[in-house]
Amino acid sequence: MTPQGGNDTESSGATVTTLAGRPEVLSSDGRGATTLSPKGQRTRQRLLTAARAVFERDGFLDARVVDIATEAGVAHGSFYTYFDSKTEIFRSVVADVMSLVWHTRTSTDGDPDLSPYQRIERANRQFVRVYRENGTMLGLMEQAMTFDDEVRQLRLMVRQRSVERVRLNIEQMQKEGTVRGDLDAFCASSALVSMVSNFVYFWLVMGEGDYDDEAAVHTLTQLWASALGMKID
Amino acid sequence: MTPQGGNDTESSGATVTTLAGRPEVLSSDGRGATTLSPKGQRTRQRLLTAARAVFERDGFLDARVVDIATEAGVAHGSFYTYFDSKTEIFRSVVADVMSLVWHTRTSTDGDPDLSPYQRIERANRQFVRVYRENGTMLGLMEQAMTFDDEVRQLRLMVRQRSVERVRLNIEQMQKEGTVRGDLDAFCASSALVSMVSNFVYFWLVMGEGDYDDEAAVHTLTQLWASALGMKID
DNA sequence: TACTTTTTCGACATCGGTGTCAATTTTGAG
DNA sequence: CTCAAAATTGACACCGATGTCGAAAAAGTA
Repeated sequence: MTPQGGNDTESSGATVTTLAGRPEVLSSDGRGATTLSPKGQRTRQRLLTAARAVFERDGFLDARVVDIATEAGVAHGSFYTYFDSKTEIFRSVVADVMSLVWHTRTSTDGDPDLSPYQRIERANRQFVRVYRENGTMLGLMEQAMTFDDEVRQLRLMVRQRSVERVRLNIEQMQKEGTVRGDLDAFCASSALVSMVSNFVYFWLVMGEGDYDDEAAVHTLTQLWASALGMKID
Repeated sequence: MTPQGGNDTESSGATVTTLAGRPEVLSSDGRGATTLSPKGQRTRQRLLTAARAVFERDGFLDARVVDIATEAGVAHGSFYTYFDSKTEIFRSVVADVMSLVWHTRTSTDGDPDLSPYQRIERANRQFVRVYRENGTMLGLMEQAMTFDDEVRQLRLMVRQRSVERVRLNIEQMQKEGTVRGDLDAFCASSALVSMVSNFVYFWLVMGEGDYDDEAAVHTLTQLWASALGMKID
């Protein structure tokens, strides 16, 4: 709902976070300037809810506008009063999920006095939790990214944010001597973000492996910390 | 062309490799029992070549049977003499690419007396090279995996092989004491395979970052080795 | 050459999802 | 209550890709 376009789906051990908003990429309040009465708002919301259900059930490609409308209890013609196309409503749904995820992420972002290792662990745990709850939609985002330019932009932005955050963190630790200095921080942060996000994707969306949440988080965190040459608590 | 269905697209530092074939998943020689004269063979091959070009140019979804036929210089009706659908020819193309990749991978697989670190480095280097040459098709495979069951099965099998190989290698190193014993070898191997393959995917297919090949390989290898607590040469 | 088999062709029918629109109903303000 | 704006409806036209099919051409065989 918020104009805030991105989130921090990717895991990260970083703490230095700029919550400063980015330019609005996705708006969930469609229909350019048309007024939209209370009733209209409700109908629009019903369509969004229905759309998410249909997308999660059928996937983006097999989802039909007709099904979304039916699921929302309106004639399929009404759909076009609120959205221009299937793609548009999909982007809105994604934006809403992202906004939720982002909120979840940042709401617990205040970094207490945890050790670097613990911060990474917490970030990974949170990532797994969010993926458990929104895995289907996040998976759909991966799907849509491969053929929809706008979704791809969003996806890349989300990833970029995560990588950036991790990078800053790594660089800071390098200054502190907590992490080896001879390491391309940017490349390394990309790789580590890939490690976590893609592992969880195959695990929770593609059904590879059958781990206990805590065990997986633990292993991921260990690998992450070791890779950076950090001391493990 | 070989019935060998999979490959080892994913990176791996493992050496213990079973080349034993898996049950045939994809066959590139379509058309059930129909004979197929020399001329037919040629036309079929032309269609395959054209298909790869069109897929790489337009992506799987936007590619049209008509375009493939035109590109191959045949009437679009002729297409159906050799393939049942766009999906079927796509699977054939993927199978061919995979077979090529697999061949490349295994042909240089004889492990000389390289150190564990060097073996990992070489595997990563090879992975990057192969991805540079076949990135578009490998990216398309990622795309198709998200909505085609058969492609997904193939993709998962490919990944599974890589993970398996890495896992065996990790376990062996754990016995030798080269790698920390307190580590879920399966989980870790999945994560490391994700690290490399997803990083390279974002790098070479999605255009994230702008690395020098050797630099990227070096960083990846360092992270990999460090993550496992290996000594670095 | 005569005949069969295989290949090629391209017009055509089909099909299902998309998006439009004019008519109708509902809402809400005066 | 009255009227204008907003919302709803569902039939309909559109579109483009898919897949079919009968006929014609080419290749193979004797």
